[in-house]
Amino acid sequence: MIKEISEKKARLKTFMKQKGFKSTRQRDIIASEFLKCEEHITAEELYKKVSRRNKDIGYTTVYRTLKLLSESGLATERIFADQLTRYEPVSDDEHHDHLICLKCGSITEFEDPKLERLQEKIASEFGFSIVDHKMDFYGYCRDCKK
Amino acid sequence: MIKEISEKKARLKTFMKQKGFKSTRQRDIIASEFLKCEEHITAEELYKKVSRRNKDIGYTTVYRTLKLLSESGLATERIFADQLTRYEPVSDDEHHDHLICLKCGSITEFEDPKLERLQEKIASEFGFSIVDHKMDFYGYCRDCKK
DNA sequence: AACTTATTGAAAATGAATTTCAATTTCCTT
DNA sequence: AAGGAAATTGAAATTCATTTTCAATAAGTT
Repeated sequence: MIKEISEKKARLKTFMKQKGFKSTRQRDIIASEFLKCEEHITAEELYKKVSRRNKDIGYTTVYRTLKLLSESGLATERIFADQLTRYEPVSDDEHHDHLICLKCGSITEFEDPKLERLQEKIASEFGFSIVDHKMDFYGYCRDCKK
Repeated sequence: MIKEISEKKARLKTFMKQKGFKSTRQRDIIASEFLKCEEHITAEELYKKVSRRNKDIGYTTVYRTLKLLSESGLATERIFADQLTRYEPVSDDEHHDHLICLKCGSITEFEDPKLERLQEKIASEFGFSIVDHKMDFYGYCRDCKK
């Protein structure tokens, strides 16, 4: 179970050592900031957060660190309907499914074991083996429905 | 039941008249070519098909006609993992679900009533009302699994 | 400390999507 | 059928996120 940020950062450090990447102040700051926020964040948004306190860190480094986090398995990239790439910290209980409100833009994650099972069943009917999946609902959330 | 291309084209004509759009030779050619191919096509791909026989039709017009078809409800835009916008003719039995092969790139559509029902059920648990949904499986198809 | 290699960040490049604009075409009115 | 307002066209330019380049800097090894 990887729950703690410090644990994730340790995992990142291990990954970097394995791959011969160097650990730097910038990467440390960016990774911390990213792992702190449990939302779907764009490179742009993370850059703004990071640069608030660290004006010397450039957008490119944030972008590259997000790629690094993805490669190390600590983040996943997702593209929603607005064409922007968002990054999300990976948790053990993986959420792949989203309710996206067309009015307020809120993204709610959910997971449903029944859905997962049904997905596997459908895929196997087509002789298809699933590596990953995306399931996004677009509509109106409880508050915006009114 | 809208099955025939001619029926769809009639629908487009009605839509255009309603909206005050003009029907042109270019739009007619592009729409015909689009409705013919029952696949997920990018603006670029459609442009190539169209310009093979009609060298005077530009990319921009193809792009704009696809937007028009989307607005009129005859096409839907979809973005898959490769970040490209693809267009798909809308049929009555709407397919929203895809099996995307990571090796050969083939896109297989499917529909499952059980899945649809489960989706509605899950959404309602969150007080969410669905307008549209995307369900994409990424993995390996029967042929590429080997 | 010296050295090899990776990293940084500004700027440039890329590439798809979108807009601009002058020339052309459509289609409504007479 | 001709005139004229308004939409359309297509090449080129623009936008905007993403990605690459490159010279300067920093990390980590010996």
